[in-house]
Amino acid sequence: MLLNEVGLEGLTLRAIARELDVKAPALYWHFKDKQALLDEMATEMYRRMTAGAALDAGDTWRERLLKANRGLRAALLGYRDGAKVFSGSRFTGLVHAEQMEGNLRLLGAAGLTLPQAARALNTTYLYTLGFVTEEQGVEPLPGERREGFDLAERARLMAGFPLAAEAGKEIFEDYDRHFEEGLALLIAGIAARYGVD
Amino acid sequence: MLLNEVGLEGLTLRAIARELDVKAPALYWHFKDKQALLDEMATEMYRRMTAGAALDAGDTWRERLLKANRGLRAALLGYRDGAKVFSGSRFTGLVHAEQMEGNLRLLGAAGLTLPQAARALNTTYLYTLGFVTEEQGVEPLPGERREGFDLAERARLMAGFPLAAEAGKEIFEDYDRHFEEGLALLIAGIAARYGVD
DNA sequence: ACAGCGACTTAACAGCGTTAAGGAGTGGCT
DNA sequence: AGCCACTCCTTAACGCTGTTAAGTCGCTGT
Repeated sequence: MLLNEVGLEGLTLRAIARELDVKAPALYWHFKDKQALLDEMATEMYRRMTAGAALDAGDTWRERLLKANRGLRAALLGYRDGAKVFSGSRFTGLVHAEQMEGNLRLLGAAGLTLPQAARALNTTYLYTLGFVTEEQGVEPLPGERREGFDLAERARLMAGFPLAAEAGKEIFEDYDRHFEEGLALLIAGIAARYGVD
Repeated sequence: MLLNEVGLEGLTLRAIARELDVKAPALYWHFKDKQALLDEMATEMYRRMTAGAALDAGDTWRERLLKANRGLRAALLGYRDGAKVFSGSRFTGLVHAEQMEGNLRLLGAAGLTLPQAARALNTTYLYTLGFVTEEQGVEPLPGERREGFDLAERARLMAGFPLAAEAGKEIFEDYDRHFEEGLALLIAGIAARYGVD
């Protein structure tokens, strides 16, 4: 996809049009403006994400929250600036309503009230979005690090703040593990506060 | 502040320069490029936030996490697009290292290991940032709602998905309460998973 | 008196999202 | 057959953006 080559900043209407063998103003026949195009792009990303992994109705609520948020993160990481595209756009249509309905039903069957289920889903969703946004600020695509981001130099500058310096590796490295840990915290909190499991 | 009048999108170099009674290229004497200027602006926002509320060394770890994240949210809500400015920028200097050091020390004294304390702080931070980003997507400034966002219409469209429709009010209304609830979930998870108080 | 430097100006550039006006092709109606 | 209507696209242009180049003014130190 073009987004992965040029990033959100380079994703201009003229570049998109060139990709489609068309001139830029032709896009306005199909979309009201650029934001509408980005909304559609985010929706399509979401569609591919849910199509990739059908959900198991036999999941426990823990499994479902883990799967949904791991899947979301993986999908976002699949595109450069994926998280920014997502959080800057609103889905068109009802694609996401279907998955949400299923998740709410499953969490409800597990003993959560509807407000609790909604809060659990929304809170994990916002955490994941925030996490990947920061992650992609440092690693636009998995493996390639953004320039000017040197962990050793950061530690040297922070010599006067030893704990904060040491904490750097807990924040700017090993994103996979740290994402899991944060998600586990949230799930533990849901279990404890809502008395499920 | 100019940001509150025009939003991030309208925050052009020419507008900033006009505010300072100067022409746009003069800004390049003080900043390498626009991003450097935004970095400085985010740092200044952070400075004002921490200056506003000095932290109490006698806090429990729960109080500290609550205060820090409530304060962050309040600060972000104080500026239109505050969350986007924050998550798109990196702090200059060591302003934020000092507060981080204090928070890590307090959480350590409460019984958390350094990696646990770092994870607890970072996870709540990312949640708050994600939360306010979405919140400001719907309510740019407290009280004023973005156009085209009608909760009743959303419910009508989602008639086929009753749970998801009903969950709308758990997601798009009463942000204060829902922020608190999500934060409480995280704190409960930290207590449960890390075995503190 | 004059050089040097900091802080600014004017002028210009390529590129952006977007609008206006019009043209080529297709299908159906009379 | 002729013509209208419609879809989808083009070319041209607009005002705006971040940014660079080159030149100008006034202060400071020698």
